Amino acid sequence: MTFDEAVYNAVRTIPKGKVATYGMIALLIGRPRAARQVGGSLHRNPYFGDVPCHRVVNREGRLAPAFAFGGQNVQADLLAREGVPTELRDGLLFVDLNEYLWRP
DNA sequence: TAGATGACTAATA
DNA sequence: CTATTAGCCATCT
Repeated sequence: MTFDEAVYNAVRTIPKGKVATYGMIALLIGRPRAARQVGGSLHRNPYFGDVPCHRVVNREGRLAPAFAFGGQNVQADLLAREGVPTELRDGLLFVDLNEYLWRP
């Protein structure tokens, strides 16, 4: 089990219509302090259609920079299709964590 | 092998 | 309130 595999596995468990934070994923894979590497793994290996990396946001509910997804419009569309509205503020996409944060 | 890097977070100033 | 500093730890150079 590599770090990357653990990350992808955890991200796949995020239910449709919800989002999770990097810190939460790190905790799920047994590396509570490796939130950065969670993002790093997704950055290196974004298997679109397999790992829903658009459901992973930072602690503020802000999504990753647009370039990481090939365009923020793509990302916003993916979330919108799952029933997760995004708020565009100052060029950055935000999700309402109080409503859409995944709570196991 | 060592040092720099970053899709993060929390704690200070 | 915003801005800066400091830990974090798997990759990359």
